[in-house]
Amino acid sequence: MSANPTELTESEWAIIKTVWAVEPCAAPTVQEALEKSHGWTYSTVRTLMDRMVGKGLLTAEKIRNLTLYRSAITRQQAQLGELRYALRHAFDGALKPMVETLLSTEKLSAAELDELESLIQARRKAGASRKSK
Amino acid sequence: MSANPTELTESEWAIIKTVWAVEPCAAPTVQEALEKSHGWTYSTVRTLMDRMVGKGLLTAEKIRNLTLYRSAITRQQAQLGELRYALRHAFDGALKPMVETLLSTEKLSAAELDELESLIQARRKAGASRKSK
DNA sequence: TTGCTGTCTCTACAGGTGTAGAGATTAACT
DNA sequence: AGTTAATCTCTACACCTGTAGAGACAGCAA
Repeated sequence: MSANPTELTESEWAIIKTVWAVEPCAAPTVQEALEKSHGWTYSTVRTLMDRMVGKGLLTAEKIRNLTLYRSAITRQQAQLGELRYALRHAFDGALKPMVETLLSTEKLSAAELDELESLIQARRKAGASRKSK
Repeated sequence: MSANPTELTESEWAIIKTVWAVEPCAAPTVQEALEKSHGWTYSTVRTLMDRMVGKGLLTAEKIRNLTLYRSAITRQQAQLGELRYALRHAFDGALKPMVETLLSTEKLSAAELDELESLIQARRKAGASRKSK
């Protein structure tokens, strides 16, 4: 039940990001953190969080009067889920067009391009050892 | 009213891909095309398509007894919408980590890495004339 | 005219998502 | 104990999404 790449809704992203930042944490903490940016009431946040527990995105541990929440998936897993969704549906799984689109629409500095290039370089080396999974 | 990047649901992707392939087209055509892979009835496809018209993803033109559908957004727009969603939410807008994740999780041949690299090269040239820094 | 056949319209429903109020419970303060 | 503050539980509701049946209508064949 580990690697189960999911896509998150916008609201879920907001919440799990907060949780990652301060976990373990209580619902009021999260609510306070998101009040400014989202204007959510306690009830809203709480409902969202409990539903996320049901989905296996968060875990909840009840300690007396307090419910402590923790993330149940890593940021990497969540990121991957989102990427895979885009890759599968929008690009039919073809990575090149995806990167192509990325490069052609986002404005990138020369430095960033350098970074990306060295990422590829590194990858090339890593891949040379083959059969890694 | 042009660039309005949206994210599509899985069903919407299936449908608009079919439409792109054969537009202009009628609902039964789309239904037949997707029957095998999705097992959708005419009603289902039709409802989905009409809702997509409401969302501005498709256009419908009624000719006598037939409704002709056309895509209202290009594949590029749709792809971009999906990418932007992932980029914004999963990567906080940071492109590098996104590409990093992509490179580290997808298995890529040397040839593909070459291709990606030349994409970057091309990009570098194209961007050189701009406010690149 | 009477049916088929293809296409359409209408209506419905269950499950998911965003949003939240009202009231109960627990803890803490005086 | 009485009051206040913090936290929780329950319930609700509207809109979106996937899914589809039932019946209406148009066009052509016998």
